[in-house]
Amino acid sequence: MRSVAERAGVSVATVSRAVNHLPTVNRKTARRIWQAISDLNYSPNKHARALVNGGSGLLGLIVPKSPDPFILELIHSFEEAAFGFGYGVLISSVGSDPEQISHAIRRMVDRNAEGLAAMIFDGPSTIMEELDRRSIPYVCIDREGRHPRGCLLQIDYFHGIRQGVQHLAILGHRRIGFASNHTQLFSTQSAVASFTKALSECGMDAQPSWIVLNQNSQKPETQDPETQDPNDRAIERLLAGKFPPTAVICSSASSAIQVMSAAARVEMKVPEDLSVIAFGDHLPAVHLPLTSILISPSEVARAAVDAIRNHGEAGTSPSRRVTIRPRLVLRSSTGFPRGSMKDLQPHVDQSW
Amino acid sequence: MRSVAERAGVSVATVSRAVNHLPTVNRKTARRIWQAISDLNYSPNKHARALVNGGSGLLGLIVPKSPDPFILELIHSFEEAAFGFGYGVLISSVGSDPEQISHAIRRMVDRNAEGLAAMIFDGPSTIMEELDRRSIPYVCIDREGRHPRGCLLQIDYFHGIRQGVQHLAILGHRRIGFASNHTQLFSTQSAVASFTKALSECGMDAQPSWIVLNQNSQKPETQDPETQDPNDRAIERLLAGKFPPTAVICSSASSAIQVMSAAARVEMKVPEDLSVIAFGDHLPAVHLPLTSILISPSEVARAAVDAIRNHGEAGTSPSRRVTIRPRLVLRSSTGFPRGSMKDLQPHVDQSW
DNA sequence: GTGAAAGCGCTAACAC
DNA sequence: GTGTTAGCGCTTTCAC
Repeated sequence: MRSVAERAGVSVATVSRAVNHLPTVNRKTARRIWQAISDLNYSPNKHARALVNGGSGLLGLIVPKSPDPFILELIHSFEEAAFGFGYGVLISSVGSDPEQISHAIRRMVDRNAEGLAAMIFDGPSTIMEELDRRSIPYVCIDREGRHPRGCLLQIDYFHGIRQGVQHLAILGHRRIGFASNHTQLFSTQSAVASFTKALSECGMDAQPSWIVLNQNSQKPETQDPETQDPNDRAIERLLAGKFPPTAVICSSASSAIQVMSAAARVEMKVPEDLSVIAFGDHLPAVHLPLTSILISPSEVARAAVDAIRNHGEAGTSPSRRVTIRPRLVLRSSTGFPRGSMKDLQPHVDQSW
Repeated sequence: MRSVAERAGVSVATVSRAVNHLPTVNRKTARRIWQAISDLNYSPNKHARALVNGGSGLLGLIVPKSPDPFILELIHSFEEAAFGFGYGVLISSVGSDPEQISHAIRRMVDRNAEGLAAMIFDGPSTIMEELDRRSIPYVCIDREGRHPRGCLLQIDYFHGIRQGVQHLAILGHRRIGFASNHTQLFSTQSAVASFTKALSECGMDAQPSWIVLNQNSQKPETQDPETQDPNDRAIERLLAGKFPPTAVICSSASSAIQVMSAAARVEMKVPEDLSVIAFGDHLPAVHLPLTSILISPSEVARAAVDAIRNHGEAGTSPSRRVTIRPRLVLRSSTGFPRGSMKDLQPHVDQSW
């Protein structure tokens, strides 16, 4: 910086003003300074800057250690949004061990992150307390409770599930089931509650035997695909039973895959014999192609960055909760139930 | 820090020494200081530290903006390895636009990253020059050339492809094809060359008509699954021809999916009528389940972090190239060709 | 073994 | 409109 000052024949203070675009700099001087800057390929030292005016220009992003492409897109969108406001992104991916999460938070706080986004769906509730203790704006996803310094991003599961149920109802389905193999991407109880509520809205009752929940929830990465999962058997029994559902809503893409392979084993075709909707959109869903209820990663990412930015801003009193609405994307795993309007085909969304 | 010093009844200099574990600190004094530190929940300001001794404790990680779960695992492993050495990770995900990449690099250099890992497979070659210009240790993946400051991580495609070819040869396949739909995950020419070489090692000749390369390479995220891809038609024609291959090696999981759906359309069963091997391991591969040639993301990540760390170390003259060997993981998309040893089944690797 | 003081690169308050 | 100066939190000589 000093060399820039010398080269432009001014003092470092003026250089600082020019760099920060303060209006109190003479046009000609400014031009000389910028010339010197580019000549010397100078760029200001962020650390010195951070030291003097507090902020580091860094945002922390904590994501679950999970093979879900949703996370990948979230990372990308977050970084993009953060960069748009001049922030850098410090990343950390964690398992569900509370201590690990706590460490990750501490590392980011230690690096003077100006905000933290904890995009972990299934982590322990202690995160929030941890975050509240530190004085740093933060945003959490898919959590309950009231929190002084944080903003909550809530997924409107009901909205999403309802879209799925209504789509099926309109197609003519009256026997709709629900399957979940793990609680990874959202709390299963919330989804089930939404499911029964949406069902009753459409004048249907949830049949308990059509709701297949896996108790021994396993993470996909530790799940051996060759092993016969007990959940698989349960689904197979349900479909092979004498009064099977004609459609199933699944809590995740991997759950949907389970259902579809169970269907294949009992000689049911999708969507002719069984319509399947997945909540969430892992890569396989695009290829299968699976009708899904999606949470937009970029929407989540932008909301997160916005929430962090709004936190500190004087004058604004931002709502401490932001609701994200999943949307239904029609692909070709849903159709009319057997026997009704065979020749009609539902509209398939080509825009995705 | 000053308050810690006061509380411990020493000067800031001594606190600094204690924090940095310098041996010239009295045991008792040190204990008092650490006590004060934990009482006050003090942690040193990284920026001040970075300001005075140059290093920032930050590593930059640049990844392609791509929905590939490989990248996700790479990010996780990189962060883990970096954290193991006390580094924080600055992330940026970029498209293939050279300018965007150049910006990302600049941002990280501006933040005083102590090293940079550019984990982009298909980016422009200008990255290397860009990186060479800045004086910062870096590591690039899957690239050619000699570079003063950088380390190259090379994927041994030949090793991987050879394993696939040999596996097929041992099963009894003599008519082996190759398909690629895009060059995203590795340079197609290198793969094709490896393919023909491995084939001739096994005493087979590469039949040009069995090598299907898509010229109009499209990124998966922009590819509409409903559209009939010209590549799809080419594969279909190949399989429906009078002299089809009995096995196909695909340059990516998505290419393998193309091949498998083409096979389904011409009523060929996998693996009975057609064995399929994918290079790379997108999520679908685990579910299908697809025999694949894998690059271990954690191996790549660790190699990258090691390369960066070794760069500066005095006394060591680290090799400027590290070779990563893909390994073959057997799942159930490969089998004996029709008519030979029908009743035998290949061993399927359950350990994955 | 410990303290005082200089200085890392920058910004902001204050003079001119 | 621009220069001077103090100080952000830390490390590191150099005395003691």
